[in-house]
Amino acid sequence: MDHSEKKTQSRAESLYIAVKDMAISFKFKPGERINEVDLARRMGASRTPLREALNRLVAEGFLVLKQGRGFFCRDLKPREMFELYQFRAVLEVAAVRLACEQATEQEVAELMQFLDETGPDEDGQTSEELVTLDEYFHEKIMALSRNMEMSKTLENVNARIKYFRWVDMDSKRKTTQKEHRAIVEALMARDADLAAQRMNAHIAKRLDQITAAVKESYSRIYLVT
Amino acid sequence: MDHSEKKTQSRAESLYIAVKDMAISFKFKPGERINEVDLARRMGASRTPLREALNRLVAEGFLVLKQGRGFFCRDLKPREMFELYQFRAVLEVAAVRLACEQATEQEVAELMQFLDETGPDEDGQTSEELVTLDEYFHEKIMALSRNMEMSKTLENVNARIKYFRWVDMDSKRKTTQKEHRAIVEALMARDADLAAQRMNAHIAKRLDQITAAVKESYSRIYLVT
DNA sequence: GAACACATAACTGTATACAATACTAATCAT
DNA sequence: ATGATTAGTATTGTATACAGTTATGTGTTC
Repeated sequence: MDHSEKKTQSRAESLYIAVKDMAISFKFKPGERINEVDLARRMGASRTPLREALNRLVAEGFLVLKQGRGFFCRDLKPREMFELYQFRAVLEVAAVRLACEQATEQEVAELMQFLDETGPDEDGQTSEELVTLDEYFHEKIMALSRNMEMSKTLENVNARIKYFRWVDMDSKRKTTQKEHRAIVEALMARDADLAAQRMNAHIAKRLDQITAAVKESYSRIYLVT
Repeated sequence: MDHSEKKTQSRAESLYIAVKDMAISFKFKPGERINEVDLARRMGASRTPLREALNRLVAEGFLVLKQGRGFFCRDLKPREMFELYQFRAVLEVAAVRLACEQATEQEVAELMQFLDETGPDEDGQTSEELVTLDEYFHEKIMALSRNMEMSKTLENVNARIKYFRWVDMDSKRKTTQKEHRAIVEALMARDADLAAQRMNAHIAKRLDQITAAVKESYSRIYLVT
């Protein structure tokens, strides 16, 4: 019973995935120019499919294309990160409101169960793993809103602030979990206003720490391991 | 004193603009396959820059890329249009809330003046022109929110539902204008809740007419002029 | 007449070659 | 030294060629 359609993805597609990953984790430094021949050789492909992948990443905001000068990594500016964070809050607040109308009892129960299983007890996890867990929760909420378009956009926004979210994730585990719980409880009660308010507080809490977090991100990026 | 930097845009860039325009106005039929050699010849370019433009349009949701089968026009399904419309409402409601905090007195005054100048008197305009005017108003509001990321996304969402918005724009001019006015008045009073509520009502009004409007869009698309 | 198989044509995906532009560095003038 | 100028190099942007896949049409069988 194997429905895994292997699809034999094209070179351009796998390049897209790989390079996107590099962009997310700032393997390219902010503002850095990307040498096509170099990167193509390292990825074991030709420039044509690579450039197609790079173009997609430009459209998604991971890279910038400057006329005649090639592709560059996006900047890491506090202002942009602030806007993305604000955007994220807007999307998630809207999502949890819609989820209050759309989600089935079972789905909400499953979400609560997920929180139980990943409780605050086991905190031997890396910052990366915590972000992944956190992202999973938020994307699950978004899925309950039944709006694919908003889902896709949130996924993109999250990817663009992912690196940056690593920073302040340590040590916040227990609070996060508690807040997630409170959100799902409001969701269970179908109290859209309460859920929205809690979600907003949960995300907006960090808005004013952004400048500091961006600075810390820089050190992570330029620190040679 | 001519600061117009002509930038001599690349072939890929101009192709992107031209093909995007075609996609917005459904010059490609929903689900239709796009023949690269054909289109490249018609646009007077080679396939390489064309494919780069097409890849960007895939990332932006105007086209779909199917493995080994090429590029296709996006579908025009009621469900997707509904989601985009819902998304638009979310973005604009958030924008008007932020605008209440961020906009200067002068900016709000200018917006009101814009409404005065394009008043309900001159209704000898085409449906297209009305949509453009309507879009301008809404994008102006978004600009006042001071969030470029949300702005860009709204622009994308608007472009994808633009064709579809033509449909019910006729004859609604006076109501639209009145509602826009009411929104700006709430904005002037810095009443975020009222502004948000009015904006939401203004957009959500049409959510239930979408299936009908999509049907009408089909007839527009397939009607040979 | 319908369904299948096969051959042919058309088209996509990728590599490579070339032209135009931007960058680098060395030279010269101040 | 410092700044401008220019020759040379590296790199991007585009065209073209080719390989592999998908679509098409014909013929054959039932």
